[in-house]
Amino acid sequence: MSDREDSQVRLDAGEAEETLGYKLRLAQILAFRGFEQRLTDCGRAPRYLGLLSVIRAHPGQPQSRIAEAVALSRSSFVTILDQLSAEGLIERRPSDFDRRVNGIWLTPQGEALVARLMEEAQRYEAEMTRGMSDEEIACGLRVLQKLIDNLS
Amino acid sequence: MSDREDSQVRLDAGEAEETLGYKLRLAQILAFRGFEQRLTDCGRAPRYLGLLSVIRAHPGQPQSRIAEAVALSRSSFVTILDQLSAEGLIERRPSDFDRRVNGIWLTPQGEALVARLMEEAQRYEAEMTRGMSDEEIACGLRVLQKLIDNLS
DNA sequence: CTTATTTCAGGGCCACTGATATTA
DNA sequence: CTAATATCAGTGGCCCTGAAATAA
Repeated sequence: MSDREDSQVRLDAGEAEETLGYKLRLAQILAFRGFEQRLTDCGRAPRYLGLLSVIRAHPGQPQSRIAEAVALSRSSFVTILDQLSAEGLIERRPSDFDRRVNGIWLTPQGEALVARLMEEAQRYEAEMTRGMSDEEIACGLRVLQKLIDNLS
Repeated sequence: MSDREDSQVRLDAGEAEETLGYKLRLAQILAFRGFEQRLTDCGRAPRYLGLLSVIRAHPGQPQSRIAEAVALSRSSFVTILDQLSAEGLIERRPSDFDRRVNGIWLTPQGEALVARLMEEAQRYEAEMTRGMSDEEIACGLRVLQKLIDNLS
């Protein structure tokens, strides 16, 4: 029975099953979806938590640099900042040194929400990595970082 | 100078930098984008290579099972199959056993294109993993698989 | 004048929800 | 009658390209 095609487990991807590309995509879709689904009452912050975390770590940086950090085009980024701004999480402040640029800052509300969501994220991370050793997790992080470096 | 904020490197994500969730997303976006950009003349196949690889490994399975394997809803899947079918890569054949279900098969053209793209994917994979040991890559695959299992 | 930053207009793609037809 | 499979209609989100405005 164990080789019946109609068993319960997810169908594998054959040859692609051994590639990082395939697993990367599937893992990311599942991870992102699961995280958002448990936080339906927080507006757009869960979706853009990574971005908000960049802003938090580098307050006052120009839009373009932050967009680049999360691999978004500058123009796409405008709309996203409009939304986050409308929700009171971030604000644009014109730079004193170069009047073309807007520095991006978290508002106090943004700071508070990001802090709370980062705690959620740590809990979620613990669920995702259930059954993995610390070495394994560290290795996973290292591999992903090297992928990012090689692809940048 | 090395601690200036306006250096050339990608801004880090602060606290989120240590999470699999953040790196997973960034790596996946970069990987997917890069792969598609080098294959602009192959229609939708590069985007759906993972899916096509599932079909290839499990010819004749019903739509719903394949959709599930790549974490898509059944109804979203209809449109995608319409497109792949219009490009002559797959075909639906009614099942002999259950007239509700369509079995999905690669056409000969689909088979040929998927074979070619899988070679491309292996080359791309080699570029992405440049500078990593075999152990590291294997560990990355294992971590991603465990993430997928935990999130399913 | 050329370059850099942000913004805007328009469009394309993608995947979803919910309802429907068909069959088991 | 109830459940499962595929489909369809309608919707909304996301991100891009290319052009414009402002400033260095």
